Amino acid sequence: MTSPLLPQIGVDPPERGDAARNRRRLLDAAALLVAERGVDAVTMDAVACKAGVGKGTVFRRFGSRSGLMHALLDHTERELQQSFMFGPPPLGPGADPIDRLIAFGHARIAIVEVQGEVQRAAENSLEFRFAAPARAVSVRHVVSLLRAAGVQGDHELLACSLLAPLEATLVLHELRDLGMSVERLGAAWEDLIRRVTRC
Amino acid sequence: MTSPLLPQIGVDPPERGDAARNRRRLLDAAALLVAERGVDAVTMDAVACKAGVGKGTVFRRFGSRSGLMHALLDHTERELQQSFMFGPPPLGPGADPIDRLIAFGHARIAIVEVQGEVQRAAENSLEFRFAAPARAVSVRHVVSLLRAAGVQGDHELLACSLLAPLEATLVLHELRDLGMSVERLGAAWEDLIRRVTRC
DNA sequence: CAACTAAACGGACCGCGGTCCACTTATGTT
DNA sequence: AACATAAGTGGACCGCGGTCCGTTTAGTTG
Repeated sequence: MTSPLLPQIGVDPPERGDAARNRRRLLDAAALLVAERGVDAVTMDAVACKAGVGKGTVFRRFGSRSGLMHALLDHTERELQQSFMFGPPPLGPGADPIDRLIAFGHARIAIVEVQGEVQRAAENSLEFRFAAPARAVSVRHVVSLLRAAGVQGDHELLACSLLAPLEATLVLHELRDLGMSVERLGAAWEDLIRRVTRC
Repeated sequence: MTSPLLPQIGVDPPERGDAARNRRRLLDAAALLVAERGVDAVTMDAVACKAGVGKGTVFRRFGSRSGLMHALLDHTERELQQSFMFGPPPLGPGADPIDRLIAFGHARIAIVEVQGEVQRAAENSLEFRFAAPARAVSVRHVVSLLRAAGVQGDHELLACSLLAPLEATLVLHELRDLGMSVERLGAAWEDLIRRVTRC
């Protein structure tokens, strides 16, 4: 016995070498396609072809197109999580919870401005729109900030309601179709938070 | 000259007799399919076949699957509009604007409970999710109620942000996946409105 | 090194949304 | 009644997301 063989609950065995290699190839190919031809050009066939693998492999790795998009966003998402969990104020711990909430919204809006198209593509599927682990983290974060700010009430649902106007699809619509500026969206977010947390 | 031939801006000529007949057939067929086999069974082919017309006709009439779903919701949507524009309080004019806002949210949530699946299918397309006339009416309504309630700030964006948590896809998720009750959602909505309109 | 097995692979296949265009028909005019 | 034409029609066709399953291969065991 070389290892203690503890149950390792929740930790599944690492994927095989070729699988990991193909995952990288696929992510690179997808990112390249987004960069040079836009998100609409990221079809599963195109990605598979560009990565030099079969279509089935793409689905085996990512489950669906939304899953692939989600994986593409994973890096940014983790960065944001790091920032609001361990980074400097006002996003990270140490600042007033209300200021942290405001900073959180600003950060999200800024990300939409850069990666909105991919985020929208990722939101197209139900399981990744609400059931994604990343979303759960955001909800918990907002809940804890609301609590820390002394807000009374149904924190869980209030958090969902506050997160809703930050959805990429809506923000993108406000930016592109309605011609609103990032500053205006940020100001409206701050106003919303101040109203909700007031008293 | 039998008619004054005024420009009639914004009023396009009525559709031909056979076209109107087929529109009805298609809507009936779609509604029937929803009722007996669920919204997923409402494929464009199935609807066309059940209505006894070609597939092209369905797209000519409704533009897309989302458009068809939207048309299916049109009746309910108009009813709601009538209610909050001309109906009795608290939804209609006469009541306190804050109470009207609260009633509006309750009404929307109740509709999701009944027609949520179809609404979700209708929300899948961009042009019908935000650019739909029905949505514009809702936004204007909320804006005017906010104004009437004496709320200061960016009414347009605040209205969008308040409407966001009422989106069918999210409400459906909260009801079905998270197991929340309609009452809880209604209470959270009321709480949100009171917070936002306070001071 | 040979044998074995679970994992990964790939591409044919399917169904659906959406487009296109040659053909048909309703409707108003002379 | 014959005509003109704009509107409507239908179904072949396309591309994409997603599934399936026979084949290949990486990693392990003796």
